Amino acid sequence: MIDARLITLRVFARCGTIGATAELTGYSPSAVSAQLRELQRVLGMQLLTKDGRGVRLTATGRFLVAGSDPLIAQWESLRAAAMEAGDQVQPHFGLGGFSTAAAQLLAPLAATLRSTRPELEVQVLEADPARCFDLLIAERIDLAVIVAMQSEAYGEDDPRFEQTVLLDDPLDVIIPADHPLASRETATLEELAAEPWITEAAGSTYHSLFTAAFTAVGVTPRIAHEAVEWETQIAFVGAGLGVGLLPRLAPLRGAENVVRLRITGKAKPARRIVAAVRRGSIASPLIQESLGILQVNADRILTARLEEDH
Amino acid sequence: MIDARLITLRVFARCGTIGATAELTGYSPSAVSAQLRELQRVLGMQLLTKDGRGVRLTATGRFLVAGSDPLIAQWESLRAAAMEAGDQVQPHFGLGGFSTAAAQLLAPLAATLRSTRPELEVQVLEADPARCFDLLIAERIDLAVIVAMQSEAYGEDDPRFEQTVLLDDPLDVIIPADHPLASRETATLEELAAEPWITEAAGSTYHSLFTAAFTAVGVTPRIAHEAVEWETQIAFVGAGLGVGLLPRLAPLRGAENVVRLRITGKAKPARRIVAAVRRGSIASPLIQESLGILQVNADRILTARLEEDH
DNA sequence: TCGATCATGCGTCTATTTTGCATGGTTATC
DNA sequence: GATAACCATGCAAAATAGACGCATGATCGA
Repeated sequence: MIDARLITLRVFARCGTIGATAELTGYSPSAVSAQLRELQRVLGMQLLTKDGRGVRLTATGRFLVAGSDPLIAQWESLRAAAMEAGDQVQPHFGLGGFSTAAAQLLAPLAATLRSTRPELEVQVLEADPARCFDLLIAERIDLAVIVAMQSEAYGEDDPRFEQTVLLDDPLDVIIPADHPLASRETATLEELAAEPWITEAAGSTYHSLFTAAFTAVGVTPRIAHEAVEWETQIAFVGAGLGVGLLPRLAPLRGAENVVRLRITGKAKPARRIVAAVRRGSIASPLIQESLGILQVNADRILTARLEEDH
Repeated sequence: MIDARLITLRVFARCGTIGATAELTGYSPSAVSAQLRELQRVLGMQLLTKDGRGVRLTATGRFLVAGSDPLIAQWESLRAAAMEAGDQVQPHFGLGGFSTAAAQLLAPLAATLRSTRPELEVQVLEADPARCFDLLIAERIDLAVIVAMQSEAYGEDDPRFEQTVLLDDPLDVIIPADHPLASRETATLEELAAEPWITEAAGSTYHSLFTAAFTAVGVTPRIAHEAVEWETQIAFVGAGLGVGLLPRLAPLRGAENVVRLRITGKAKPARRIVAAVRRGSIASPLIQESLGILQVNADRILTARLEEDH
């Protein structure tokens, strides 16, 4: 019930350009431009100012955006409380998540919701963590399952969101089948430090996982190749180009010539998978139910993993 | 920046009927009906239920309306802070007030604002106190100058508003020029208890002032006639039909055969004139400036009154 | 200097919203 | 107990607001 134009302004505060705001909100750039102009008109405030070939927020604009955080949270909280008190049914529910998280956790969630609440229109958007937060702000989605990350844009305790840990997904190492260590079941990062590593491009979503894993043990890996998708990385490893890190949740799918080893040693690298919602909305019955389903699935994964290790 | 449909719902919660809501908001009844239906659809909540020939709020609806009070206040507060921080100019400003208050305080305020802020579009609505509160909720006006009252609908410390005392306007008594007491300058209510009184209809806006004045001294007046406008009441008194109470701010305008006496005695009946704004908006520079102007005018009235009494 | 990027204005179109009237159901009045 | 008044709502038409696409102008990097 917060005016859509204020939401648009908040998205703009995130992206910085009209074009990106349009892409994220689903409007056209001229629509965003018109909305923000209209917003300034009705409020009687100058929120934007020209800056080079773009525009940027004025001090007033930044003030308004920052101050609107608790407003959004309070509305979400009110809505959640009303939903809970009145036992009402939400008409639409947007989910967001990235690759493996989406496949392993989000898809089952959507399927469950679809069967338990047939009248609910569930929409799933695959997007990387940073974009998931953007989509939450833009109110395109209501719940995101993402890899915890400390990006420059969103901290772990951002006042706009509430996050719940679902599970820690350990990173394995994958090596070519003809590698000397291929017969082993475990390896340490130190043992593999000298190998040619295959990772994502620096600055990409999961690259920080890679660096964090190695800084924890104090060695500097040699990055030989870059891949975007896990599938590509696996193929590279299969071709003998090097070794790589692969989250346990990412399946090998019987890839040729690739062996997966558990990582042992003092540092056990892992990625933390969390669910994020807009602050205040966590009390919503639909969110609560979803978090419950996610947690059940996460626990199931952990249990299966324990049995497997045993 | 709160969705207009939520504002409409809040107004409905006040009025209870679609028609009254339409009148107050300026929409047509079918528009209000459609808005509320749409609101229920997007929220996925049932807010209204049929009740006889009308509709009434469900428990969820009441919950939502009550919970939206702080939301509105917080938005107003944010807007006020942004206006103050950014030194921005509001495009529109709505004022409300009733009869003498409007004439003596609101008109000068509007005139002053018109000259100091030419680009500001000032709109003045004459309305009785209860309606002024309604208009504040409906966001048709931003500031109201009213007679303090404890109606069944709005208490003095309603969480939706903030009120500031401007001045206490004493009630005088007006009697026919040929009345035995006409040569006096003051009178007590006890002396006049037996007179035939002219007042407003029971239940009307200022009738409670009348009854409060007499209950304070413990006598029961005899109500002979009823008038709606002060002008009418004065004419009745001039015609010798009885005596009446008249606020000091209401001018006699050289009415024929009518004498005005100060009331003395243990109880000095008065009406308290206050300015009311939506909670949170009081920090707005425009509101602050307006309150200042109102206070200056009120003090000027009080000073002139002191000199006159001297 | 050229090309790329970005915001914005304008004309057009679409979608939403409002209106006015008619209808159905409910209460009050005589 | 019949009639009138009242209230909400559905429907079609009208008005309004909003979005889109394209073109323009401005700016930055190569």
